[in-house]
Amino acid sequence: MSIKVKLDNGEEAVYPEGTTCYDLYREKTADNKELLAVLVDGKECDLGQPLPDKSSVALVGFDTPQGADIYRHSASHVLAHAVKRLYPNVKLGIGPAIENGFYYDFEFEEPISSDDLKTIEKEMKKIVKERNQIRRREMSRKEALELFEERDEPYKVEMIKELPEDAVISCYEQNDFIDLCAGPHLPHTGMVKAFKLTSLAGAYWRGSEHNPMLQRIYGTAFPTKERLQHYLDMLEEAKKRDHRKLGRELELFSLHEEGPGFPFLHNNGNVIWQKLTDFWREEHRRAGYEEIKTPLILNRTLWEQSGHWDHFREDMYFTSIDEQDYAVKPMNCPGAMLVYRNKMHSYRDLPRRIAEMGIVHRHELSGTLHGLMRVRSFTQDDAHIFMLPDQVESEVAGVIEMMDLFYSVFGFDYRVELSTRPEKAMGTAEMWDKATDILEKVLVDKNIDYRLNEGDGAFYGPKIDFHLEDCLGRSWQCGTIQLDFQMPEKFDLTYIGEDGDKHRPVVIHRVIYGSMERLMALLIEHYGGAFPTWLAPVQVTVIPVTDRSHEYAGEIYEQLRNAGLRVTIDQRNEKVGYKIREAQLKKIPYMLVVGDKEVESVQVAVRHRVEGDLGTESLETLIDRVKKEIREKSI
RNA sequence: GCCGACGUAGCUCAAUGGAAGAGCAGCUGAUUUGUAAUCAGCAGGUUGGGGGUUCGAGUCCCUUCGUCGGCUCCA
Repeated sequence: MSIKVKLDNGEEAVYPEGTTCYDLYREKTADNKELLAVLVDGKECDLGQPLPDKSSVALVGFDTPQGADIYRHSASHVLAHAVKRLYPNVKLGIGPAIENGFYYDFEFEEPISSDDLKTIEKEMKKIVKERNQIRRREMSRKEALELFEERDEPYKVEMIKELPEDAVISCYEQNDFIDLCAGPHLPHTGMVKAFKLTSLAGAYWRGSEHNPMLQRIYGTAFPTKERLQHYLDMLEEAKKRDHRKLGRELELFSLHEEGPGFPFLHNNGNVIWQKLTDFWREEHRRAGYEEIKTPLILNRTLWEQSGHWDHFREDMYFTSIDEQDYAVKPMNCPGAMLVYRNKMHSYRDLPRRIAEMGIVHRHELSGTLHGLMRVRSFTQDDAHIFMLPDQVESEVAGVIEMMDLFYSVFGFDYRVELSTRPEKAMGTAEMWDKATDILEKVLVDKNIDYRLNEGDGAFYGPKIDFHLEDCLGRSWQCGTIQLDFQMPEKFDLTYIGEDGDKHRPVVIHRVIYGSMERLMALLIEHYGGAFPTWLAPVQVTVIPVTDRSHEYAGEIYEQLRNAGLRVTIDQRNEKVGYKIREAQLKKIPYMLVVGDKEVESVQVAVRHRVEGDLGTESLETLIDRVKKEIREKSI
């Protein structure tokens, strides 16, 4: 008798009856060293079990979608195993695979420090050497509870109790270690070839600050030492793009103890800022926006009316003027509401798109501050669109298109999220559902992939968020479109409809850059400090070879300035190589070397920061080239 | 805010509890230089702040501020 199985490459294979998963696995690993696991009908098979007839079998390598996760998940078990051996009384939390690695949460009797990671790594290596078979065990809820109660694992017990009624409860066992886990896993611990524990951090149990804080050990694992090293090298390389480092080196901005979370923008950074806002104004004008500016400090009554007093107070700064309470604005919306309400509106006036580069202050928790990415004072490229209910879809769609236009110019990849009603929310469930449905419909109609973020909306409405990644792959929210049926009520906003009656407009709040500060940080990291010419603080630098050519170099410099370019001249008493090195480090796009030859031929020798020596050409040609690059915003 | 770590010259980093140093940057001078670092000299510090232990503290302890990595939160 024989059985038929279908392999994931479409092949059908015939095996003698009684062939086990492990037999199949061994046969396949003979010609595929990186093979990690065998899945039968989408589930990991118990290795000793015979293959069922007519099953479909998937061979999982490290580079398949599940592969890395299985591999790193097993690595996290090896970590937990090692920790349990070294600290028998440690309580286990959870230990999943994550992008590029894994972590495991523990409650230690005495907190460990990062020095202890080395000892733990050593113990992990032992466990790998032991090649412990990893076995799956399914059990009843009662058995599982008894097992983990006996082993004194309160967090595991809590998890089991909260598993759904019909859940299959499985554990994975390797030697003297056992963990509650859905799996799947590698066949044995010896397969975890190359790993490294990378950091130690605190993490609240189940992510809630009301729960105890556990210690989380982060690590990463790869199938070979080379790939691990390659990854670690990449991380090192990525750190060179860190905007905090480049911001200092390129004199873009600075941060000071005197104002934690309140960044200082220097001239170079400010040039970039100005160019970003110029571009922004031009596109908003084109898209039919008006632009306003509202005060930083406004009376308490306004914040009570807007709901911020009740919903956002802990994040706000306060002051008092003439014995009255005032607040520094944490958002621009109430100001925009007052502007709208300042006159009567006809339905013919709508949509009214009111933009504002608004500076807001928020008292963020000290531990969350992060360079320019997360600050306490930032400028939002805000806009509020006041519209008729039936204009919502097209306006949201218009904003999404604008979002894509801006991000494309910078060459950003982005991820979209839809966030729904939070716990602390204003308004009825019906209103929320209606608003959420509209946003969802636009995303679906535009065929945009998005992730649902339950309960993550603003207190006044659901939102679509746009996320960008920093140099280390951490994701930051930039653009957001927030639908709001609340503010119009709170501020009693109206328009006169076709029927001559007063009606309620709908409002969307939206930002595209998000905050200028965060955008700057992301751009710095995205370009590694080498800004495209249209944004570069200095676009061209003139490098005279000797002081014989200073006069000619000075003329070149003046002509470039007159052409509207941002240009410097390096007349220091240094060698050409030295000046070029410095210009390269400053990441100036164009270097013009002028010596006796150029004076003679009335030309410039052009060097590009990436392409190197481009040879000589006339200044006019060079200016045309640079201007074209600026006009086209070439990356 | 919470957990862990770290704060020494503008920057990157040294210094068993026993005389605060180096490289780069800066300044001065020499050198007139051709596509990523010319040479020499000079100057640069209440070792984040405050308190304590000690004959003696950059080093050990407490406290405070800031920064970093996370958690939570969020543009």
